[in-house]
Amino acid sequence: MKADTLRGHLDALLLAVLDGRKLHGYAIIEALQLRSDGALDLPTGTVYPALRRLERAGWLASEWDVVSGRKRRTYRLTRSGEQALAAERTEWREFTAVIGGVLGA
Amino acid sequence: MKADTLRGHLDALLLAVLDGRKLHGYAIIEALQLRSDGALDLPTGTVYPALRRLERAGWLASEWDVVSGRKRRTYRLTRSGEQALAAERTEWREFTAVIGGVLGA
DNA sequence: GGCTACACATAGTCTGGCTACATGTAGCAA
DNA sequence: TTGCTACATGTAGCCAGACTATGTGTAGCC
Repeated sequence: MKADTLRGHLDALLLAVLDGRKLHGYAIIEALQLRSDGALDLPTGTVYPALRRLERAGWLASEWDVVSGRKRRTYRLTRSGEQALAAERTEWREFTAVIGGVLGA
Repeated sequence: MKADTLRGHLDALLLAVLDGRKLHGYAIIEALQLRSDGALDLPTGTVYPALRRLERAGWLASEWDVVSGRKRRTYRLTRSGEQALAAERTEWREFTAVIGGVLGA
């Protein structure tokens, strides 16, 4: 996939992958790979700052836990994060309708 | 529509709107507004440089003409522009499948 | 002892659409 | 004749945001 196409959709992806479950950063990257059949291979330098940003925005909450000696910061959606996800999904539908409408014509 | 979502899709829009017809810059902006029901209102500072860039890439060709005293630079797709458009459409389908797959799950 | 996978983090870069501005014609209204 | 709006093209500079490169450290295998 071409670079930059992701612009503006990263938040939606991160929120979506945390919908209904708690994951830590590394697992989020793996989950996105899995769900996209390998198409999405986000670098850590993209994901970790984004997660911090979403937490600052109040859409995610995190807590540290230790699994077999390794520290993990586990993220989950907050209530307003769920609302944000719903909004992102709506925006995604609108976006694809608009662009797809122009491209498909 | 949120800013930056357009990133990486502008070329596809411009190529698509010129598919099968010749238009000048201003008319391209209007055509995109029309086709998107007003959702796409691209500033001239976005469109004109992009058109020049696509022409440098060999995907568009332009010529000046004068209509009622006003100069217009009219663009049309080149052969390789048509191929580029086809490639952009394929990429768009892949892109929406990937992101939509993650969001929809 | 070295390698790979796991796990987090940040500083700095770079792309590319956007803002703001500049220039000019045509036509209408006050 | 002055001003306004629509038409029409263009550039310089900004800035958001994803990416590159780099750093740190643990666990476990060979």
